[in-house]
Amino acid sequence: MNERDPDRAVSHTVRAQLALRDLILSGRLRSGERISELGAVETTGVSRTPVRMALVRLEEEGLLEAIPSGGFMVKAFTERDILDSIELRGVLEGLAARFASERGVSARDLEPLKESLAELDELVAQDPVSVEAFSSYVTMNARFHALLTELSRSAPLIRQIDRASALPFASPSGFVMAQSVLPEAHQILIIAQDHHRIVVDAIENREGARAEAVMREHARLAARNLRLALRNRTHLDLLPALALIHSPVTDEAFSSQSPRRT
Amino acid sequence: MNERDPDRAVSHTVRAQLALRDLILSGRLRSGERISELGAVETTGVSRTPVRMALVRLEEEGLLEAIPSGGFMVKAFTERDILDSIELRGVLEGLAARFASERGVSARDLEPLKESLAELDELVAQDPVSVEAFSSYVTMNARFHALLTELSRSAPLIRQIDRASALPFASPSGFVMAQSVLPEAHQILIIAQDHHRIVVDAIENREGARAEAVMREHARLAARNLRLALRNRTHLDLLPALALIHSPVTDEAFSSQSPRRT
DNA sequence: TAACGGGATAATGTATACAATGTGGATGTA
DNA sequence: TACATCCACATTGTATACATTATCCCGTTA
Repeated sequence: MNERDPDRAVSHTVRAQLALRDLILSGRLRSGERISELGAVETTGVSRTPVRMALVRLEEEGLLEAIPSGGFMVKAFTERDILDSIELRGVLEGLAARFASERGVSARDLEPLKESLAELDELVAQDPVSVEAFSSYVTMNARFHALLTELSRSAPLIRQIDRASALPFASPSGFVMAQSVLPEAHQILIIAQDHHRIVVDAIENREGARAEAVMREHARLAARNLRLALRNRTHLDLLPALALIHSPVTDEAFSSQSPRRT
Repeated sequence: MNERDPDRAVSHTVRAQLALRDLILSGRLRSGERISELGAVETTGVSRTPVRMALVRLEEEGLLEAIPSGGFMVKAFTERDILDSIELRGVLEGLAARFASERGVSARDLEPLKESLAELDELVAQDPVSVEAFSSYVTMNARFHALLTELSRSAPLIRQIDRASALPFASPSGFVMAQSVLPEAHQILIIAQDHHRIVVDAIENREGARAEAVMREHARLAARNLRLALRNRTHLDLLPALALIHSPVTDEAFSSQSPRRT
């Protein structure tokens, strides 16, 4: 009856999970800080039971860490952690591409991926890529990666890739917006799109090793650009999840505890 | 005060999780079957709250699947799922070995791994390997793999490997006991131990590609032996987790291509 | 002054009552 | 007889009260 209320659409648990995730990624809950259940009850507006459920899920998601004596704290990541997570995702996507190649993909199953590729082509063709174009690139790129993953037809692998991509900075589109402000933005898109084209071609020709290798390199391109974006610190506000980075966002912060950017 | 009671040592949540996992892996809860919370309350002896916590954790662990309308059911796996999970684990361990090689491991940090290797050597040297030896092989092999994983010094990767190994049939020692009854048992151990030796050597010499490749092959050896053990169906009781396999296992499951989904 | 201990306080872990929703069966009608 | 609808029941989602444990502060003592 009253489905116009958007809050009624999802369970309290999910609402709490979304609200807490937002709080964490926005940096309003700092790394290492203990999350009080009662505090979360106040901010989310639901009772302790769904809050606890959400906390458990966020722990599995990787954003929280269980405290031995009980409760949870916001997890801290190093820059190295983030780069490793990206490479890890690349390795898994490489495996997916190899599975797809080795096991074979019918022309009909490959069709959606090719369509996605063509869509991306149109976007990349723009010479000064507009900001709106970058925004829709995020969506289309995510779609391409999702389709590619599914072509592996391996439920365990798909599951693992989803879990690895759950961390916002490890997702295939995690840093695209940050790249958009780089002077090399267009070149990066051209190269990334070439990777996309190569992996489709490799799958079509059942070249497993090639498909795997190019997906790995594709992820390393993302890692490279992240480093670039971190150095040009002009638009770090495009990287919301950066609040989770514990130590050296800057070149050398090994001795300091926490970068106190509020 | 009364710490003699072993049940007091762990929380009700953990107790419920262990009990339910046991029920699932032993096959007393069949694949696809919905898990009733109240039923679980009766079998575990704790109340609904810790039971629900345990269910959520078992879902994240991969043994349960959420039902859209609410609640959980026991997940079903195909033989292909299991083989893929093993290969996936091998790919991740391969990445760990490559990281260790590329990033370098000090002689002191490599020492525990070499000790573990020597321990395994002693065991493998026995010509008729006793059943007890196989049993301790399980422990020592797990230790070797854990040490190797840690040498990657990558928290995200270690976490992901742990999660991938959580499924009992994907763990490095998941099928060792099943192999023990095979006529080729000793040969398998010799080959596996050679893999162990090679990966240590490769890490020491910073040969990343070699280290990665051998760990992948190491996992494929496990997959091969699983197929072998499934064929010699004499001692399938050594594979408790087999109850989770949804489709073939039993009847001529070994036609090369994938068993059609139900 | 520093360190140890005890107690108060606040947090998490657990149980259970209540609310809401989905499911199944039975009954009526076409 | 088949199908649809409605009601009753069972099950899950949520809130809250209670139990237990950790933590922190303060006082005492060496």
